[in-house]
Amino acid sequence: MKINTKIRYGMRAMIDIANSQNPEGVLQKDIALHQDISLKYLDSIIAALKLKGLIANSKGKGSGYKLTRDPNEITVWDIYTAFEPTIIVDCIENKEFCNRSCDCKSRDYWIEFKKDLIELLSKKRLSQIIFDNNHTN
Amino acid sequence: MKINTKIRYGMRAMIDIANSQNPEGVLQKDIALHQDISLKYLDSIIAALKLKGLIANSKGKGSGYKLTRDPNEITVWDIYTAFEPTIIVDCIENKEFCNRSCDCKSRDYWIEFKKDLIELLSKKRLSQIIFDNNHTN
DNA sequence: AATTATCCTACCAATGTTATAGGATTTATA
DNA sequence: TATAAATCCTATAACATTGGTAGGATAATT
Repeated sequence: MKINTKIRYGMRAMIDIANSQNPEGVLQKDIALHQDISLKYLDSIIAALKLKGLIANSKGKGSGYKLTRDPNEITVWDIYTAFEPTIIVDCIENKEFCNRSCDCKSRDYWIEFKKDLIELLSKKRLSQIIFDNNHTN
Repeated sequence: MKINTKIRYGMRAMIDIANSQNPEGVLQKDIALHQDISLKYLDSIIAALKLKGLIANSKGKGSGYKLTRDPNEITVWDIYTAFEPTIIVDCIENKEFCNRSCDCKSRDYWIEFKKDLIELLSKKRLSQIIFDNNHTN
């Protein structure tokens, strides 16, 4: 299991946008600058977050990104699924994948595990991540 | 995030061994047969479980595999780490990976997430997986 | 019209996944 | 003591995923 670069960068982009004081939003190139991510690579990150409907902007010159909802209404699972639609356990995903799936204790476990993991990711909100201060106390 | 084939096969091999009534243990080739996994590929699965100390056998002809501990003392995390030593979030693994790590809310979150996930995998025991009967009630 | 900034498509090197193949080694037993 | 059973060990390889780069098209502001 690995949390990949897109998801981690996506999280940082979301935090960056959420933290912005500017009512006009944040420019992609400024996120790239703040977060030290290549503008071109950030292209695909932003596109995914936008497609998922977590952020929005207007087009053309001067278009800053803003969150579409309150940070309290955005979970880590929301951000995660902007990049990966699900948590992958091949034998769960397609029933035909394995012909013993109708009676497989292992598969039963993975189904339960996946549910628990999604719950774990869903309970944490962007607002909590932003306001947690672990370093000053 | 993905649960890969080795981990899934490893789990099934462990269940197979745990379920065996034979006091001599289970032959690798029989696990391959029961679980429909190629004998050769199973080689590497068994090797990893053995290296981790979860199963043991004697050498040569007639050497069946047995668990080294009670199924109640074996967690999913034990099995998981036979194949992957950790859950990977690159920016956590090496501190030098990212020079903003000393003040990164995102990184703070992933550290917490990883801890929670290991806890989730650690609380489930092989005995529970074997004895859960989800299909008959 | 020029500029800013995103949007879109294609490409690519490195790595990880999922195996297969061939033979060496070890030990029980006939 | 052969011989067969069974694992142990090393190499190879096709394929998919990851983590980007590159170039230009498009849209809106000034």
